[in-house]
Amino acid sequence: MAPKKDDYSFFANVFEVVKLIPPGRVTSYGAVAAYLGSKGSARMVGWALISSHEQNKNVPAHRVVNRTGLLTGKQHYTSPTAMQESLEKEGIRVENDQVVDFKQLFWDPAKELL
DNA sequence: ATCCTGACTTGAC
DNA sequence: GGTCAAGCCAGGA
Repeated sequence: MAPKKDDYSFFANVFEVVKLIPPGRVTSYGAVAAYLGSKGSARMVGWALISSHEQNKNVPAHRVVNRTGLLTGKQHYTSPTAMQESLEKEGIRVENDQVVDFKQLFWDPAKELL
C-alpha cells in the first residue's frame, strides 16, 4: 500500500510493494526504491529482501531483479537455481540468469500500482 | 566515532 | 553494446 508515513521501516515498505507484484511480472530494486521515495537507495531494497529471507514474510523476492533483468539475488537463495525455477514456474522465461523480455515483463509500482 | 561491504543505479568513455 | 568510477543508505566490526 502507499506509504502514508515513514513510521514503518524501509524494509516493511519494501515487503509491501514486493508482495503486490503480480505473478508473471518482475520489477527492479530501483523501481521499488523510487516508489518509496529513496531513488538512490536501491541497495537498501536488496538489503531488505535479505531480511525478508530471515523472516517468514511471504515476499516473492524472485520477482525482484536488477535493472538489467539479471538474477543478482539468486546466489542468496537456498539454491542457485531456485530463483530461476520460480520465475519459469510463473511463466517468466529466464535465460543465462537473465529475464527474457524483461522490459515487457517489467512492473513499475510507481506507474502500474500508482 | 570511522571504515568496509553490499540482492543497485547512473553517467561517462 | 560493453566497462569504470562515483553516489547512495544501512548495518556490522
